[in-house]
Amino acid sequence: MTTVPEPAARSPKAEQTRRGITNAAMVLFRERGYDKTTMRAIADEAGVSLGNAYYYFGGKEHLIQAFYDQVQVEHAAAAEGVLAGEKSFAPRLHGLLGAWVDISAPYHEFAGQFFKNAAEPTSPLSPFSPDSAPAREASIALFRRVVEDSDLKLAPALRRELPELLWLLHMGVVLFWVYDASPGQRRTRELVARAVPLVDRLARSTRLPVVRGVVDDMLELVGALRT
Amino acid sequence: MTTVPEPAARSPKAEQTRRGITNAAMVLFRERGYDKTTMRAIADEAGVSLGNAYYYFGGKEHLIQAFYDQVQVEHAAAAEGVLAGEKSFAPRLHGLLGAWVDISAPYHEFAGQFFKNAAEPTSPLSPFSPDSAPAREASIALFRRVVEDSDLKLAPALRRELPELLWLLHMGVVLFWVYDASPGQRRTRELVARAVPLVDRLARSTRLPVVRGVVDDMLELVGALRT
DNA sequence: GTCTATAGTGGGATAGAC
DNA sequence: GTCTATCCCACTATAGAC
Repeated sequence: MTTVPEPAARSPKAEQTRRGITNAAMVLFRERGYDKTTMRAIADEAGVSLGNAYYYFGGKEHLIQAFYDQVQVEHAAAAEGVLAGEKSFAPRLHGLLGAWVDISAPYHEFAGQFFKNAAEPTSPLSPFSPDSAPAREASIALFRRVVEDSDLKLAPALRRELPELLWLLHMGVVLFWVYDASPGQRRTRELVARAVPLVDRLARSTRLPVVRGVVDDMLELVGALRT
Repeated sequence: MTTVPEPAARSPKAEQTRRGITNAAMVLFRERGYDKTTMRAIADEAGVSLGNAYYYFGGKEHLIQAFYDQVQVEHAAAAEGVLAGEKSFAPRLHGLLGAWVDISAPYHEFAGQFFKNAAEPTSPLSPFSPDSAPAREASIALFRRVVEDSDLKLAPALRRELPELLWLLHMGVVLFWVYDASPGQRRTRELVARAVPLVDRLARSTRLPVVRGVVDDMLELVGALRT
């Protein structure tokens, strides 16, 4: 759910115009939803011509980037607070996943409207797309910090893969969140609250011989699929 | 990826018109892909007016139903062959999941184009939507047969939930498949080939105390989320 | 390089006559 | 149930002002 920022604008004036357009888009998206916000209305709200809006943004969906960027920046900031004091793995993971749900809550209603754009495999907005690589790496880095500075003792092979696996878990939570119609996304919070101890338990039991076989299989699986 | 058929038409004439439109849509979707097929072209190909096409189908995405129905019927038929002779759990599961990949292979390229419509939470095409309930149940029933007539010995609680969990696994495979750009969906087949023994191993190890704790947590999780 | 104004195309969706 | 006519809007094109 995160992507690359647009290339830096040349002049400060251009930067201001660009900001005006993204701001207008964010306001209108929240006011009327994605589908009912027209490019004309965005241009009007920003006080620029329609053509100018298209000069800065290739299309309507490019404006979704602004939302992604905002969420990602807030998530990274929130991560600081969470990861600074806590050393136990479970609370660290719960803090990071929960922070995302908190941050994204205001956008839940209209996020579903443009989720389909990100879902299209060929879309640059897909979290798996090359365009999203930098933001994806940044997000994975947060999960790497969750693992590395925690009290978890793991086999090196698993320790290497775990951050990416946790990011995949995060994507799963996002998917669930999009479909979650419960008030305040209660069910997503419950999912997080229950999934974290489960992951913690699984991760800690990897030293047992029985479990280790399963874990090795899983690592082989993800390794094979990455090729 | 499956949904409910449209309500039965009244007259035979209407039924014929409807068929003509769905046929035209299927032909053009495969020829040019979903996005490049216009409703006008579909109406032309079917020999009806644009307005008439909309009289029968609420929108372009409603025509995707025809594709879903086709795949589901083929999958159910293929399941017969797979489940008839085999009694071991792993080959049964592998057979069912593999059959879906085989059947869907011809549609892979253009399936990605309209996947986004199914991904939208409010869409009736979503596999989790109420509209999809009958087809979803039919699909889960296939996985129930995979479990019930197999050699698996399981705790009753798990045995009750496993079919739905396997259907979720199936949805995961579908999701992976949509994003899989490898030739012949090689990676999806590899995912299936490696995930099945893993699931088999996990299911069979549920008698061990360590694993049982994890399984109980998982069952509690899905139970809590269903509410 | 930044921006406006205007005109136009294409295609999804609808209204209303028959 | 079927058509024709129309609307709406994303998006493009262009010509030119600063």
